[in-house]
Amino acid sequence: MSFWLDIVVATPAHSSVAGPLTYESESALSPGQLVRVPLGRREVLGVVWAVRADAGTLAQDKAKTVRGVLEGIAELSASWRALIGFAAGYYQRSLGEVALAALPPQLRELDTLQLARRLKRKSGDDGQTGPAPERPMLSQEQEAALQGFAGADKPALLFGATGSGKTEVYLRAAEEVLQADAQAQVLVMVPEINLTPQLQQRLQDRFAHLGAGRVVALHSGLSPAQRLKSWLAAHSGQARVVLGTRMAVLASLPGLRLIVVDEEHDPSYKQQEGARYSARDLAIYRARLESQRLAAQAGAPGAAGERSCRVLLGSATPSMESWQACLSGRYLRLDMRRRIGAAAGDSGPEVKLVDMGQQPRGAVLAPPLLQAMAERVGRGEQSLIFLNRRGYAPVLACHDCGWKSQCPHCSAHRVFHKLDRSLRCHHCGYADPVPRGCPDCGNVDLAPVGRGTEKLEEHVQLLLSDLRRPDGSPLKVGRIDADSTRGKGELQAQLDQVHEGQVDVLVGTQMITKGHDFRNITLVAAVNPDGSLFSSDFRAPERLFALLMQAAGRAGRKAEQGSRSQMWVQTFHPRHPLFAALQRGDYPGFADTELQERQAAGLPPFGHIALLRADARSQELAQDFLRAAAQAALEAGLPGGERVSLYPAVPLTLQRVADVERAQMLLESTSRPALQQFMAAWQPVLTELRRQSAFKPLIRWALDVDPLSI
DNA sequence: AGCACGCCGACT
DNA sequence: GTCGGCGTGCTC
Repeated sequence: MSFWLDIVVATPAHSSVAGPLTYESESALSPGQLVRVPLGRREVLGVVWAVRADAGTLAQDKAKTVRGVLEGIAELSASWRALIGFAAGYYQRSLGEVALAALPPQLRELDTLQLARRLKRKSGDDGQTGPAPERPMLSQEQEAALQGFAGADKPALLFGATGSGKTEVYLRAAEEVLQADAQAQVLVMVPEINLTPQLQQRLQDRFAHLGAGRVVALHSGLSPAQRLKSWLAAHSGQARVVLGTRMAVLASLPGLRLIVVDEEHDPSYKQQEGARYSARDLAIYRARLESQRLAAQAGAPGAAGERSCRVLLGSATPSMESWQACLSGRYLRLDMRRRIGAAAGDSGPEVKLVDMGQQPRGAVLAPPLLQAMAERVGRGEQSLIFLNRRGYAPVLACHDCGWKSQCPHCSAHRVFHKLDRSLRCHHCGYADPVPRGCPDCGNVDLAPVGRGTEKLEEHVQLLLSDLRRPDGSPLKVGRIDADSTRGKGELQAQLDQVHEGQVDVLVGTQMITKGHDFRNITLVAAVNPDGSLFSSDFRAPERLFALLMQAAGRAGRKAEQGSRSQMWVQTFHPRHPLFAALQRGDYPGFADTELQERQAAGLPPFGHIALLRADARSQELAQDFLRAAAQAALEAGLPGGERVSLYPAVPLTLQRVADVERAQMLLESTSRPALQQFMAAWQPVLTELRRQSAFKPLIRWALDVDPLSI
């Protein structure tokens, strides 16, 4: 007796073998089991997707036999498979790609024997529980938010200012869920790994009483062995709390009852290659799936309606998508506007706009700002200067002949790094020493144009060099960016220096605006944020607002300092509505204006968009492919096509990276289902088109559903 | 995506 | 004569 199975394996994104493959098995297996199967000349990991009656259209003798089962790992649940199926369909990727990407990489390498050995080495769960942890008192706002969340039956958005205590609300919500049900699991997502150490510690402390190994981390920074261990703990239900980055949304969590998405507006939740999913959006979908399953389990509808999976999004500057969902009533909004311990009416740092048109020409830092910084130094307080551009100068130029430090492989300039006297491309990494003279005309006077954090650091050092700290020692300027923190642990070491008060003025990129809680900083300045004011990227204003808000949040988190902290913004457009809203601390006002513009332009969250992207050695070929794709869609009369607009093929803003020419075509529709239907039908047409000899040299193509920028 | 096979140039 | 360059094609 043999059985036929549909098994999902890591098939490539665009090929004729995108779906599950049919295998034969000696024993009865069930959906969700992990197996090892032959594929070509290799043996690969697969997930049993369905049991079938026969080999179907496949000639029986072509089916190969399942080589082994990964014993000791429970089946992946139906709702996990449903989630993977949805993600693959929605983001237009193969099932295999999404399913296998959701499993720890080591699972692919280990054979059944090695895995059995690994599983035997069970982690040290002694089953011991401890006393309940100590918890801080809740503010009135926190209390109200928790009550609101408990009473709602839809996703909630915690709209909370920096320092208002969002984390404590997450912790309490998690506590409640974990207490109510001994099998319950909570997933807490954060945008980046460098934010996790503090939060992980807090989670561990709070849930230490549940026993060892109950809180695990899941992100790409873990070693393969650690990642496997965390994943298995989550899958077995042993881990009750999983703290992770976007990849964690696809982890197997059989007891999932709560998903927290911290800083839900953060762009890192959108995967930028491979399966380009949004972890925030999948979290919403996943919670709905789990709730449906729980409701079905409970039997009669309404009988045990208490059992569901909830989502709690949190942000001080929510995404337009989530904000609009609150306005339309799809999500519940929970407001926490006040910093913990702050007096009524204290809305955080005072925002000061500096009109750079009124300052001395060419001034990097406006005199009043310098004056304010000097005062802080005198009082022993710290300042933070934010500039989103690392290196010394973004361009090196020859004023005689017009030569510029163009990257030979990208349509971008190479950045001048003075510390190691190099020219470096921030896109492809191409670097070499600064030439002695102009490569074109020999002029030895090459001039840096514009400024980055290195130059700003030098500049601040020079301008404030006469200043002394209260104890008479000289002033110290620090710099934190991707260059100064290359080595492991360097970021933490530098942050520690700031915390210990060894640095008076800290210069840095957006790295320093995220999460770190600097107690003694009472002044934050954004030196040159104008760039994104008139950007062609429709999400640029939203991002700038979030970035400046976040930066402002670094100032005076200590409540008693909040009232005398300042956020300085240097701009040539002081009357821009974005800055006015920032000054009022008025996110809702900003969002209203922004949403009106989006609606008028048919952009998300009102219209739905996707991109067809193509990479080739020549821009012409990339665009030709896109145009042929549009033409083929038109000729085939694809379903949904009448409700989808296709825009002309255009080069990306950054047209060439590492000698690869990039082009894209925008798809837009007022109907999400129509857009979905259209793309699904287009997929095989595109695969076919790619096989034509004219498009053989194409490097790759991909669909990006719900892209962050266009 | 891997991983073959396959058909042309410089080495022991 | 072979080692190896990466073009082409297949994977139940």
